[in-house]
Formats: sequence, structure tokens, C-alpha cells
Amino acid sequence: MTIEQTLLEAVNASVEKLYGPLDGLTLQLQKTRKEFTGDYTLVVFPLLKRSRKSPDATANEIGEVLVKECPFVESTNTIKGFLNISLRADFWLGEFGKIASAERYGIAPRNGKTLMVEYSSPNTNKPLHLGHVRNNLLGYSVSQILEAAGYKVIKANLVNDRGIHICKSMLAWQLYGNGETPESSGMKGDHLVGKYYVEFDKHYKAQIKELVEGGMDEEEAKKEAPIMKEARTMLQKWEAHDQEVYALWEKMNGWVYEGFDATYKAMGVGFDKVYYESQTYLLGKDIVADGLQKGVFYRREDGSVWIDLTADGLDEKLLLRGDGTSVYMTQDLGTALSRQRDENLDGIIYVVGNEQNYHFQVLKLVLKKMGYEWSDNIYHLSYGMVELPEGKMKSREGTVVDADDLIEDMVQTAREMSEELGKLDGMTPEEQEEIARIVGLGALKYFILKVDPKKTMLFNPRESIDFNGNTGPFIQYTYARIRSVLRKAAEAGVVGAVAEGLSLIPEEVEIVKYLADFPQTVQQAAATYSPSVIGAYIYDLAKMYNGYYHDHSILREERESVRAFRVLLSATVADIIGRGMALMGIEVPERM
RNA sequence: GGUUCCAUAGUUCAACGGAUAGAACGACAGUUUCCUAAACUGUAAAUCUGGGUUCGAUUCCCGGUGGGACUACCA
Repeated sequence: MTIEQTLLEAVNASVEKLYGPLDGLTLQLQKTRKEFTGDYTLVVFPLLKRSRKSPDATANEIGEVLVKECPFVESTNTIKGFLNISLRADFWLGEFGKIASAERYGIAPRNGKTLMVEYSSPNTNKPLHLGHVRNNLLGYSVSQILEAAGYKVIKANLVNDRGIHICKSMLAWQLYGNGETPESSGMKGDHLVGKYYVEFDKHYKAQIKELVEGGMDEEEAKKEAPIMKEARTMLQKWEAHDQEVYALWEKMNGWVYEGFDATYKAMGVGFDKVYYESQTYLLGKDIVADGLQKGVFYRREDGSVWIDLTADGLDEKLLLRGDGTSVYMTQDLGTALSRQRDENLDGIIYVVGNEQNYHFQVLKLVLKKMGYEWSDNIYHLSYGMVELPEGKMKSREGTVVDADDLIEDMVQTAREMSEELGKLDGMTPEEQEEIARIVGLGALKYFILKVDPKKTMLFNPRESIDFNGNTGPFIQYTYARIRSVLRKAAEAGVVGAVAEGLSLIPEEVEIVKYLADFPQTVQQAAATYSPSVIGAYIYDLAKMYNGYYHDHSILREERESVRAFRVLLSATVADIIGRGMALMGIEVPERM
């Protein structure tokens, strides 16, 4: 139980003693603002109806009882209906001792529930770009956070490995590729396949232009372009398991997977389960039959199946084509159902961009109407677009930021800046490279994760590589500096320890108080699926520590007990920073 | 048209319905005999608009204005 919870119970007891049972009234504590004296604050306005006294009188009354009844409350003061509660200094020292010695502080024990987090879910026709980066970082970080909050988490990736877009790449490669392979070209597999996707588009456009110039209607030209017709034929062959097409498909997808794996590895993300759409795309048809039988769906004259959602403010939605083949929604219904059956999940979190808000709204609604209670446990973690200072990313205009290029740029910049500052002197090239990698990626990840997921964000490459302010490198730097202090302490034979009766200076109490918040912060981040909550927490902690570090001696402190305490405090701060960063999927360096 | 998200300093981001709306970058002014100056300290600077609910609204509800996304027998 956290300190805040402990105190809240004491407050509840005091209030009940004064005014009788709470009867469902829930009181809430907040941290006391810096301008006032105290550690936690109770807002008494909600209690006025019970007390029938003025805000200040009510607060004073509660304060008196609290001081008398609760041993760790030192004193209270009242300002305009806010009851500020100060806890005893030795209490904070004791709490710090517990925090410092806790094995996995802030990491909740398993709660017995299992969640699936589906993220990444790329198409196999082109490399990953900046938008995917936000997706992957979010998905991985949220998985880590949920695990820290006590859930068992299955990280899942549903690879979209089939469809017309893959056929486009395949066809263009056949026509114009001259047998090029990743080995022969030196290109990463996903980039090579992406190159032919672009190639297809180029020829496709040229053909449309030609047809339109020949007098054809543009819509018709799009359908009639020979290269497109050929791609469709290829898709049909794939569905019929044509040997040649299938072999080509497997070969080119293999290239892409190798490329993706390298990018995933560079980003530091991974999966427990990988699903392939080629194996799941036929799922869902039984749901359609089921829904028809239940009368939730209806069949039109042409044989297509629909659901009418107009009563819920939405439209009618197609679930099965007239020719009996399934659409995206059909598949998603099917995969959701089969996962629920196979894994006995307590929830599924889909990390998917906000352009699919409508899709998930419909998905949940359909399952609900089918009578599946667990549709309430589906959560669409919707995130906003990533925009660039120059405007939106448009593949047509070549303003897409490639994930691999981006990562390489970030690492390169970190390397240059480190060299300029002479930070890497005396290290081996391998060490230098490792630090550049950790810092460059840390900058990228923190910059993206510190923003509330649902908001459209502006990614400014230059600014993200600014190593000042609310950035990953700033936090990493704080960590590295503490580690350096600890190494020096070890050399000097100073062992971090808490001595009885030590009196803490206000800055130290501030830090301890802040550390006490960590478990709650993790829970809050898990409840809201927001890595940004963790980011804000560790940034504040790092900033707070930097001020403390600047103003107070740690190793040069004369009194041995104080020195030992400060070393332990530093070690604990570093520990929590490292743990928080890990929840965001960010590494911390021992030195930088 | 329908669904939905967003709107806070010059800029990028914060703020379980609580006190004087926090940071950072940029601007301006300072701090290095010192355990890492990729640091620290200070100054100026903001809730799109009109109602409502509330002891109290950046936050919740309704109406504007502005911007984004979706609204395919594509996935």
C-alpha cells in the first residue's frame, strides 16, 4: 500500500469519527503544492454538507482529530478549505528505507489477468515509416507498463502479408526486376520490395495517362490499365494457390521479414505472437452465418450480408460480399473471436492509428449486438498522425520519413554531438558506438512517447535531437551522472545506507515524497495506456535530482551517515529513472 | 450530411473537477577552484468563443468558430 493510500485511510477514519459513515462519499488526497506547507492535501468542500460548518472550521476539526489519532502525522494547517497535512520527517526516512530496499519497487505482483496488445501490424509491400515508429514504440511501451501493473501481456503482431498491394510489388519485380535480390543489390529486403511497389505505381500511372489521352474515362482507365489487370490476375492465382505465384510470394515476403526484423531489433521492440493474415483471412465467415441466424445481420438480394447500425448513429455496414468473400471487418471479427477463445483473454488492446476509429467503433458494436460480453474489453488505443514541420507525410511527394533512415540519422547526430563535446574521449570505438546508439534512440523514443497518444503530434527532427530540456538524453544524462557518482563512492568505500534519526533537508524529503509516487504513476499509466505519464514522472524526478545535485555535496559531505544516505538516495533515484525508462522501452547508459 | 478527435505562452508539450494553469525550446539576465556545464538560477510570455452544471471548470454538458481523421463489395 502506498503512503497516500495509508494516509487516506487515516483521513477516512477521522472523518467518520466526526461525521459518521461516509456512505459512498469518496475523499481524495492530492500532493500539496510547493507554495504551501505540507505533504498531502485534503479538499474539504465535499464534506461541508456533513459538517454543517465553514470550510476552514471543518478542515481544522479534521486536522485536530488526525493529529491525535494518526502517529505519523506531524501537523496540519488550513488555508481556504484546503487541509494541508505534514507527515513526520522520520516517517519519510523510514519510507525511503523501504523503497530503497524493495526488490522490484513499483512493479505490481501478477493480478492473474491476461491482456493481448496487438501492435505494429505492417503491410509487407513497403518498409516501415515514421507513423509505424509511433505505433511500435507505443505498443511496446504500453505492454511493458501493463506488465508492470500486474497483467500478463501477450504482445501480438498481425502481419498483413496478402492482398493486391503485395501482388503489385511482386508483379513489378517480375516485369522490371531482372532477378534483383537483397544480396545482389545490397538493399535491405523491405526496401527492395518497396522499390518495386513504387515501380508499379509509376507504370500504372503512365498507363492510365495513356488511356485517358486515348479518350477513355479516368475511372475506367484505372480499372482497365493492363498492369492493374495483371495484378488482379495474380491475386486470383495466389488465392488458388498457384505454385509459381505462391513461391514468389514466399520469397519476397521472406525478404521483407528479414528487413522488418532488423528494424524491430533496432527499435528494441518484439512480439510473443506473430499472426499472418494469409492464415486468418478466411476467419469470420461462421460469425456471419451465426449473425444471420440470430437475425442481427441481413442478406440483400445480391447475396451480400449487412448489419444496420443506423439506430446507433452509424451507417449500414457490409460484412460479406455478394460473391461470398470476406472483407476486412469479417476478418477482424473472426480473429477477435478466435483469440478470445484460444487465449481466454481479459482484454485486447489494438494499437492502431485514429484513421480507423470508425472501424473499431463498428467492430465493438457488432460483437456487442452478437451478444459477446467481452466486446467491452476491446480497447482501441488510437493514436494521432505524426506530422512534419513541412506538413503532412505524403508518399507521393516523397516526404515520408523512412524508419531506418530516421534511426540512422538520430544515432549519427548523437555521435556527432558527443564527439563535439568530447564526451567520448578515452572510450573504445565499440563503447562510443553503443552510447551513440542508446542516446540517439532514446531521443527519438522519448520525443514520441512524451506526447499524449491520441494527439496529432509534430515531429521536428532537429528539435528532438536537442539534448536540452524535456528530452530523453537529458534523463539519460542524469542517470549516467549518478552512476558515475556511485562508481566514485564505491572506490572511496562509501556504502549507501540509512542511519536512524537522520534529519533530511527539504530537498531530500521532496525527492523521497516523489519516489513514493512511483507505484501509483505506473498504475495510472496502465489505466490510461499512456507512456507519457511515465515520461512526465521521470523527467520531473531527473530535474529535481539535478537541482539537488547542483546545490548539495554528495561525496564531499563530511558526516559519514549523511554521505551514506545521499549515496543511497542517488542510487535509488537512478534505479527508478532506469525502471521508468525501461517502461518506455528506452535504454540508459552507464556513462555518457 | 453522419461519426469521431483536437484547440493552452512566439513554438513544442503538461495539468484524477481544486489553491496563484506547470515545463521545455526560443528571447533576455546570471552561475564553472567542485562528485560529468549534454548542467544550474532568474525575468517576460498562454486556457479559441458564448452559454450551462458546480462551493470551485483548461477539465464535464450544450451551441458556435477553426483544424484533422473516417464515412469503399481496399486492407
